[in-house]
Parts: sequence; structure tokens; C-alpha cells
Amino acid sequence: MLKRAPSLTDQVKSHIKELILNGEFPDGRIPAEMELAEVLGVSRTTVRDALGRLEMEGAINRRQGAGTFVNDPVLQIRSRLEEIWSYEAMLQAHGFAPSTVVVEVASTTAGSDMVGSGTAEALNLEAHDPVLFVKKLFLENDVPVILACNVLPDWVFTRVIDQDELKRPIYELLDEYGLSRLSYYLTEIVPVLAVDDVSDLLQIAPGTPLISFDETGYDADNHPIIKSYSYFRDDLLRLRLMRRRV
Amino acid sequence: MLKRAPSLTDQVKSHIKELILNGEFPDGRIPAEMELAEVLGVSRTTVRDALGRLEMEGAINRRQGAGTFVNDPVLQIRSRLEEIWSYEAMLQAHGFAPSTVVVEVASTTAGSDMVGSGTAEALNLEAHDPVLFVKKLFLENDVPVILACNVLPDWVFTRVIDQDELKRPIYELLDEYGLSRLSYYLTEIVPVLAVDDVSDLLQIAPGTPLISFDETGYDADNHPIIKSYSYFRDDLLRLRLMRRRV
DNA sequence: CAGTGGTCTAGACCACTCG
DNA sequence: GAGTGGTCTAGACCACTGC
Repeated sequence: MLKRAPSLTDQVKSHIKELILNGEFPDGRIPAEMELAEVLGVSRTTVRDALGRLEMEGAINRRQGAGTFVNDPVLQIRSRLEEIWSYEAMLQAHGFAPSTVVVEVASTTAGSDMVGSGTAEALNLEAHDPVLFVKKLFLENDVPVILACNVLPDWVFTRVIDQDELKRPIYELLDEYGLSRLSYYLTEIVPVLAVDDVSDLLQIAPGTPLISFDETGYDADNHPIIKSYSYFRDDLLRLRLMRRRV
Repeated sequence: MLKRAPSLTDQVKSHIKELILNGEFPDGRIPAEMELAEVLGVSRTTVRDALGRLEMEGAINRRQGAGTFVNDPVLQIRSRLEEIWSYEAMLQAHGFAPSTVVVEVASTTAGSDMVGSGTAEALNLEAHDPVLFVKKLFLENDVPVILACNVLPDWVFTRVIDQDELKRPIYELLDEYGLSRLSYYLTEIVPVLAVDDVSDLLQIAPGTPLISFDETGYDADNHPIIKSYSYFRDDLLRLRLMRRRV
């Protein structure tokens, strides 16, 4: 797989971000768009695109008539909720070198114990439709941090997945062996108490309050292809968010 | 205060969004950018800007070479976490007509019972610096939904705020009577158990798991100007989020 | 291969901030 | 009033999708 050259805009964005992280703008002020365009030898539009993306990320803010400025407090944050895609990547962003353990795998059907009616409904499944059930644990230094339970209809895969492949991020498996790719999740954030196997697997006291994600994953055609429940150890992994003025 | 005419891009965005919500694209396919530009009598750039914002909101997705498509599942969601600014607006988005009650107001100082050391540190306060403490409850039909505790340094206000003005959203008060405006919050999402006055005021059983926001608000110069703790009744208000592929 | 969105340019004018 | 970011145009070429 050959890598294509990144677009000019991407290069400009990376370049400016590097300058920021290297502390090249000690007063927090970023040069004018025209100036950047001339120095970098690109059009102002390209610079504006790049700055626009940095602003979306929260790294900078722009004020008409005043200038463009670095948002230091935002850059201090290691990873924000909006930027989470795979849990592996999130943990790495927190400075961890996570390992993954597949706790349980089952080929089962909609309507079984492991697949509740809510799950079947979210995935548009009929009773007895075959599904894959995968329960994974993400650990840092043998300490469990995240527990994730996934349900996927069998039809999304073009072939059976090897047991040891299931360690890999599920979106990767879908990219390689799936009929469609994972495009986005719609997630509900639910407060729960750790009980039974959740407290056991996460090695925390039963009754500890936890954040849980109840989410459905969709492909580019907006068809649901995965249902997932996750649990986070708040003492090890604090979820963060930037809320801006609309 | 006169309202300025919205930009062309804004108008195009609103127009397309309206067409989507009116179900004018039953197959989920949005016309080509060139076609939209011609029909609306604007340049393709303007159309692209508008579509870009709709894509950011999650309302549509674009695929190079294929076309632009409506994201139905995302449009079903009433309000997403990223889009929350004021709690009043969030509750309204959920179809509520919320009322606000100021539970407690106090003029106190950093270091007092009401202002913990974490709060003072986040706001860069020295001991005995004067602060305003406001505890507010947001209700729907007399049922409490959100409890919010705010601490602001006295210096951010140019004058004393009337008691009955405190019902209003705090960012509005800062707009009108503040030295600087609220620009963004950095928020930590924390799972907690309802205890003491939180369970009392929210009228839920002690020990109920809750989502809480532990957040610091910054102005455009990245100075912290407010510290806030909020608690949400999950049974009445479920927080949602869209997680996309990066 | 026709049609789509993605990238990029050069230039114009406007709205706003700040000294 | 000088300088900043915000808006908008017209046009070119490229990369990709799907028939």
C-alpha cells in the first residue's frame, strides 16, 4: 500500500502545529495569514484551510481584526473525547503502552443471553440471526483500564476471523475482512455501578461508579454494523472534553 | 442591538439543512456542488463552505467521486454533547421548557468551605481572594434535572449582580457585566454517587450513579474565569456523542 | 469515461480591533 | 487608519467512484 503525498494544506497544518509545540510563538500570537502564505509560498486560502482545521481541534482561536492565537490550556490535554476513535489509540495518547486481551468470544444468535433485545433492534436483527460476540479487556502493565463488549452481525464479515486476529481493533478487521467499513459511532454516556463480571474483570470494588459507553457503529451508508458496551476505570482514565461557544 | 445579515454561506447552509429536514432528498443523496451553486446563484466555494459545516455537524457525509449524502441516524439525535453550551439550551433541545432556580448565593473567599483548593488553583486565586458562589437548579415541570455549582472570582465582574439576574445563564451575565467573555470550557466527565445535598436537590435516592462535569471556563485570552461542578439526572437526560473516524 | 468531491490559486472587498 | 481575519468569486486541475 503506497502512501500518497499529504496535501499542501495538511503540510501547512502540521508545520504550524510543530511551530506551536516547539514554542516558537512565546507570546501566543501566530503570524498573519498573508505573512504565513508568503513565507510558505502558498496561497492565503491554503493557509486559511490549515488554520481552520487547527481551530476545529481547539489548538488555536482566531479573532477578526485582532489576530490568531494559541490555546495553551487545550494543548495541555492529552486526549479529548471527540478525538477518540480506537481505545488503543486513546490509551497511547495518555502515555500508556496498552495490551489487549480477548476475554470471551462466541458465535451466537440474536435472542440469546449474550444479545439483548436492544442490541438486536439496534442492529436490525431478526431472532436467530447469527452474530459474533467479542469481549475485550485493555490493560496497562497488567492493570485493566477498559472493558469492551462488541456484537457484530455475521453478515458484515466476508470470512471467518481467526481467534488471534480478534485482538486487533475491530475497525481494522472490518477494513480488511468486512463488507463495509466502520464510519462513525453514536454513543450514549451512561453512569453505572460496577457489578459482577465488570467489577471482576476491571478489578475494582463492586459498587464503584463508572462511566459506560452504550454505542452503535454505522458504515458510510448509515447502516448499523456493530453494537458495543464499554466500561472505563475512572481512576486510571479521565475522559475530557472541550465545550465551545456556538 | 441590530442584527447583521447572515453571510451567504450561512444562508446556503440553513437552506440545505431545511431541504434535508423537509425530506426533499428521499434517497439521501444531495445534489452535486456545481448544481447547487448554479441553482442558488453562488460560487461553488460558498456551497462547499456550507456543506463543510454541515459535515462537521454530522448531518451529511461526503465521498470523493461518489457524492454527498444525508446522515439520517445523526439527525435523529436531539442534542449532542459537543453542541452543549448553556444547559438551558440543551434542555430546550430535548423538548423541555426548563425553569431555573437559584438555590444558593454567597460572596465568599478562596479557602472557605465552599471553595476547595482545587477550585482556587484552577482559577489562579490566592487565599482570601473574593469570589462569587452560585448554586443553580434546572427543572422541567418542577422536576430537577441538572444541578450546577459555579465559582467566579469577583474581579471578572465590573459591578455587583442583582440577585434576580443570577437566574440567567452565566455566560450572558459575563457578556453584559464582565471584564471578559466566556470562550470555552475544558470539562472532565466524572462518574459519582449522588450523596447529601446532590441527592436531596435532584430528588433521587442517595447512592444513585450520576454523571458529573468538573469544568473550568476560559476567556478568549485563555485565562480561567469560572469553575463549575454539575450533576445530571441520567434518567431524564441522556448525554450523547458522535465519534467519527479520524 | 463521465461525473463527483478534493485541492489550490489570485484577487477583491468587507468587518472588525486596536493603538 | 493600518492591519487583521471573514466572505466571496471564477476558474483550474486532480483523485476517485461507479456505470
